[in-house]
Amino acid sequence: MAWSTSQLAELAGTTVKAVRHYHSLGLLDEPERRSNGYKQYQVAHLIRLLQITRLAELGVPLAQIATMGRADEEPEEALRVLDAELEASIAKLERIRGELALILRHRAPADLPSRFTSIADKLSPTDRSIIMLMSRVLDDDAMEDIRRMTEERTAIDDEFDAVTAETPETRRREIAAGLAERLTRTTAAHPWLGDPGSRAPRGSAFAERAVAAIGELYNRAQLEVLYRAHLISEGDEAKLAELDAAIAVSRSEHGSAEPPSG
Amino acid sequence: MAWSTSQLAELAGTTVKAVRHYHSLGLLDEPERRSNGYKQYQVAHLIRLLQITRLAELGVPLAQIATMGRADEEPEEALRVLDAELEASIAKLERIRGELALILRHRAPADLPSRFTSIADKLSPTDRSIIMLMSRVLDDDAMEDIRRMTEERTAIDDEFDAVTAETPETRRREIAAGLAERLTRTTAAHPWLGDPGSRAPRGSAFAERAVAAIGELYNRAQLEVLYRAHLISEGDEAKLAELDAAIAVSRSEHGSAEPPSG
DNA sequence: TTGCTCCTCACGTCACGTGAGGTGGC
DNA sequence: TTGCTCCTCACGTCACGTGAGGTGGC
Repeated sequence: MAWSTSQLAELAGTTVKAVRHYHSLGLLDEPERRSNGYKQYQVAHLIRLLQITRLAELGVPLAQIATMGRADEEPEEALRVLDAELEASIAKLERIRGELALILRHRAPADLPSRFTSIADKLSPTDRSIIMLMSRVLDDDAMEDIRRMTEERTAIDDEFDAVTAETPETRRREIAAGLAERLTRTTAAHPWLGDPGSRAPRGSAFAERAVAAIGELYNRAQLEVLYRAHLISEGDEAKLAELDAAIAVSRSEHGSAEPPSG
Repeated sequence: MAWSTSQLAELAGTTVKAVRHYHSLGLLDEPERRSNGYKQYQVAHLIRLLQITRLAELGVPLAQIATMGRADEEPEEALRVLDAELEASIAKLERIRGELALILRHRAPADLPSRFTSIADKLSPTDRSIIMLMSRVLDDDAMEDIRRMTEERTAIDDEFDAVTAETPETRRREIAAGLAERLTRTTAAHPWLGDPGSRAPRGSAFAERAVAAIGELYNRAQLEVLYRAHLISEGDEAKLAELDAAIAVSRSEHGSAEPPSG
């Protein structure tokens, strides 16, 4: 009328290793042994083991099963806490499933913030990087503005993406003009674009450094185009003249344009 | 235009230790260092870190994030597998919540199989132990039969629970008669009670040993009463006479009854 | 000088699982 | 003798967290 460790484990629907683990934690008493050292479990051990596995299945931590002691009365409060944790876990998993469903439906990259999943096919890799970065420093409303702006992506964006060191100066100026025109419109519609720090819950210093860091995602020619677009939009004729002069000098020296400083 | 480890971690919504962990796994390249050994992270590191944390949040194991490589295209299949796992996890957690709700509603002990939660207040500690044990060796239908039998608990059960070595012989016989009467009825209604091995999905040997082990949960006086009830129910006059003789001998020797052998 | 930040080990957490290496039972 | 079971360490898993002990920056 005694069971071996493996028989006990099978009866309780668990494993030999789990039983030994409960012994090592002091959750389950070790039984008498036969002369050869084999353990001999009695009914009381099985009942206790079933208590342990049941509570463990419900999600009670083993340490808590130990402190709950061997009293038959379970602290109701502990179960309520457990239930609240389960509720939170389920909510979290369901939120994740919702995001996965969106990603799968749009065949979108998984790393994009979910707000942008549905327009993932309109985004260049650089766009995606910028969005990932900005979503960490700007607030929700700002990101919603950015999403709407991104949706209006037009041919000029593709042209800008294609700009390299080989793009001729006249082409660069055309693209800069196109971008400047849109920049003027969007800045009017969303004034915070001129002061991104104002939309940064984590602090404006963080946001401004992050915005500045976007520069690293573009090549020198693209930065020149962006800078020119910025100056055109601001109507800064003096800086535009400086830029032209710098380009002229640089071209005569290396045959390529220097990036704007600052 | 570079971030420290803690700045990078804050930007990505994670911890310094997690960032270092990703370095140690080779998930995230280590950046250049300043002359004092401090790490200097660039935008590319932040973007990569954001990819890692996003995928990790979705539940992708870090090892898989590594093999998915740094390609922008996520293997759709992996995400479908993930979704199926999440679905299974949610189903499991909801099942557990259902059981917790029952336990809390009936203020029942958590270790009882959920089928018995609603009648927990009718069960003695020994009943609970027997139910926990039997639910591991008998099939679903058998346990449902047991539940119905348990619901019909009457005064005779309380009387039986109270039997000890001090219970006089005449009282024991009364209780045995009462139990025998019911035993006859329930065995007629549920013939498998005469052959529990037939309802044991895990094998009849397991079930029969478990049923036999129930004996350990009763005291000697109770075992005598149960044995007598069994003999009465079976109409085994010869064994009843043997039992009476054994009790007479035992009483003249120690003043208490021996338990039945076998 | 003080408090704060950064660095690198080394070990801990949680609930076991996976061998390694050896012995007993039939 | 062979295959199966049982035993006890010791270490591994997973995704980091927690110190310990030391240095740099202002």
